[in-house]
Amino acid sequence: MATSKNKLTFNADGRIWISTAEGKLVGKGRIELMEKIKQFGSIRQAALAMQMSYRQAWQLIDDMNSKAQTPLVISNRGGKGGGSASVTEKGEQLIALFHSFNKKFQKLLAGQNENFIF
Amino acid sequence: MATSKNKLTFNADGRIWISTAEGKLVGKGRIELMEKIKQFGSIRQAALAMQMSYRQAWQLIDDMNSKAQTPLVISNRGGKGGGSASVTEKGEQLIALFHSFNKKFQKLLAGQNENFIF
DNA sequence: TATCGTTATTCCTAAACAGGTATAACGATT
DNA sequence: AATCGTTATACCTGTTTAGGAATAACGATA
Repeated sequence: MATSKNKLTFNADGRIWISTAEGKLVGKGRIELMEKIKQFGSIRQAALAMQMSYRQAWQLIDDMNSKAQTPLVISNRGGKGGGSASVTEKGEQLIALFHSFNKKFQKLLAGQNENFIF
Repeated sequence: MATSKNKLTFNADGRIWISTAEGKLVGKGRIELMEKIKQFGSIRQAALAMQMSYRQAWQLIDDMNSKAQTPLVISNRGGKGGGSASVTEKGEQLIALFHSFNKKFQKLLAGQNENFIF
């Protein structure tokens, strides 16, 4: 077909997130951060893995937790290992919800690009 | 049903745009700007209608035109009325494409929110 | 009670951004 | 050649943002 040879100069793009009444709650980055926290049990290690400063990671979590009515990540300081962090059940639900949402969105983007032939 | 009484505390949100290899080309704001230019035939009047400075409007258009391989908005200075601006055929196509894309996206958002009951 | 690695928080600075103001350039019309 | 409203562009400055550095707080463990 002729159109398939055309170069795709434009493409559909976008970003999605989940909000509360107080604004953005979680997007791609924060979801990934939560997943790393789940993996490592540590905010610092999660930040390190994402090449992000501990300070920034902590701010993101603090913001998330204050916007959600329920803590999404909980943490303790002191004790064995110096401290720890983990993702709550609500946090896990949010992760799953975001992935489901995002999957649909990615499909929309891919499908839309088929129309972008000029 | 019981779930319908639940308060929706989280909601799906996002932004979409059309990109070129050089990055974001047009989103909601630039599309609206093009539509105002089409309506008024003037960058200044379009900016005014959007409560945006002429300077910003001009910069957005300049950026758009330089990223797209074809001008999307053309303008002339001097002459009757002091000058004028109009949207090209390619610009019109882009407007239509964005609206089509956006319509699907809004449907996705609305549908997704039905899942947001905790 | 000393150690350890982490959590929690403050402070400071450099870079990026936003946006107003001013002014030159322009060409049809008179 | 004077006028007009617009396009085009440069400059300047206050604000916001980004992110490093430093340090206190903590509690299990040895």
